[in-house]
Amino acid sequence: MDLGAVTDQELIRRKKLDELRERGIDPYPARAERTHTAKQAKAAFERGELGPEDSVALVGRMMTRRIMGKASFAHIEDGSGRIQIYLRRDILGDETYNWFFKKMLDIGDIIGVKGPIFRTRTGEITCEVHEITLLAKTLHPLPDKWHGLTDVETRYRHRYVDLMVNPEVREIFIKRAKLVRALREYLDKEGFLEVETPILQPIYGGAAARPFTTYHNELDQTLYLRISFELYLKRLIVGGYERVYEIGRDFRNEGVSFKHNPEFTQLEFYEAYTDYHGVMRRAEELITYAVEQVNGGLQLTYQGHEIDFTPPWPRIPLRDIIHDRTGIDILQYRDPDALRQAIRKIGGNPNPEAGWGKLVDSLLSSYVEETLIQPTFLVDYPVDISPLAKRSPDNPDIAERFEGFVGGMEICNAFSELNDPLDQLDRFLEQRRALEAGDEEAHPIDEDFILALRFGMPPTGGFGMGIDRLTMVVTDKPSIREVILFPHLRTKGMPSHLPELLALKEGKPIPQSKEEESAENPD
RNA sequence: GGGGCGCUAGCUCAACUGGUAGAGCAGCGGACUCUUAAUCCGCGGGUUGGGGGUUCGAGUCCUCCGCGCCUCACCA
Repeated sequence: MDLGAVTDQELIRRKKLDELRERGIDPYPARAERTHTAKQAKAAFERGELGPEDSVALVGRMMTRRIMGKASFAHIEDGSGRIQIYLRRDILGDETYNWFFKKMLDIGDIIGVKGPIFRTRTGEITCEVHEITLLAKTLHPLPDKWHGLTDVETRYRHRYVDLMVNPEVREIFIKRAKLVRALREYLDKEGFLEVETPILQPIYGGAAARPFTTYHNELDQTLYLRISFELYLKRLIVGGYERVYEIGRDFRNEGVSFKHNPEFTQLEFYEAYTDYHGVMRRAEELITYAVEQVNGGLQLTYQGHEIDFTPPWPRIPLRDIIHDRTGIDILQYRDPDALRQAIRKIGGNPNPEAGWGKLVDSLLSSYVEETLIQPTFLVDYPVDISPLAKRSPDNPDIAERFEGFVGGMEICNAFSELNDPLDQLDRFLEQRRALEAGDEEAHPIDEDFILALRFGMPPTGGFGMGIDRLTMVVTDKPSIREVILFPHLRTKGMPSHLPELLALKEGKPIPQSKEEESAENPD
């Protein structure tokens, strides 16, 4: 669907602009008068604070209109909601009512009205309009007042229209903001310092992902968009802050899916003098606090599943859950080829390049992840896919790491942070070998990070969580794109409507739309 | 990247095995002073995502391309 095309309806509205200006009316004035929001006006009236002699000034977008000859009703909508307005010719006069309101205004126009509040016979609180002004003229018609806008592609590409006509979509992002605020509240209350670390990084790291690459002209330097905050936040722990967190954007140059967007919002916190068990307890507290604040309780429905966030959440060793779901005991197959053989035996198709840890991880994502509906921690991960996590004292091949799952999705990842600089060096060297062997998601060596560890980092627990995914759960949305205001979509091949727009500007007939590459996206 | 599904008026959707592209809302003209998916009468509006092909005839069949959704692969 192509919302950008210019139509005959728009030309009609375009002509109204000229007519308004000819009569000395500015269709885009700079100022508006307002005494109440729609919600405030209704509340004040219900409290009896507004009598028939009191006038309010309201603003908003006209969403519906019912003209019945010499009287009309309409709804205007502002950021607080809708309110009905009532217009009469014998109050407004012939020119204002018949010409201005009925002929010049359209659904979608942003207007201001003044007048007293009353209740109609059917009980709706309504503003009786004594003055009406145009605040911004709409050229493009609004989508269907009843069905709204449903085409997902159009909704994401032109989110403003989606927000305008689909109030439940506005609600999603209000909830998202509440969620982020609650996470901050919890961490601030617990003495965590909110910090900001570089998005443009000369060396990326902290996650297994391919980065976006960019370039600084003046410095003649290649830079990467961060794939995590981890290595910078741990430097701050070395520096002496004991509790730090950051909420911000990560960028991973990977495929997109219902749970992956190329840029996504991450929360990471690091806490000195705790380990992954301590982080698990804190994760429970943090997430339950946030869910409670947004949702008003710890039970919610996600895609038909009743989910209960009441702690404590089960802690299940990764080895056990994989054994339970697949019959494979990963510790019985320490050799990658042996594990591959076992995976084939249960009908899987293992990656021939993958090492032991990656095979274990693919078992997790293929057979376990989608079954973890209730909040669950899986603990103790392979060291070779956890290059920044501390080894278990009981088993040097296992890292003190956990991931949290809910609604069949991984939402967080945490570990006892590796603070042994020489072990860290080994892990980086191992990553470099993988990188050189063609693993595009392996880390480069960050020598300055090693230097930081050489100065000594206290025992530390670290945590990372995808805020988009948690938002999906609390808003009951099946796709990450529903909880990102402007999700990434391909723009190549989108048509340009400049010729039509120029005709519209001149008030001339609209030429036929032709497929043309957008000028901003040569390629 | 593979496979499947989709793209029809500004919006929401119809159109059987190929046979004149329709409806509701929105818009335009008219009636109507408490309506709320207002109602009633009338009218305009389409390169059926784009190109090519088969056919007397294509929204419908074939093919290439674009975009999206789902799915598999990939992916901390």
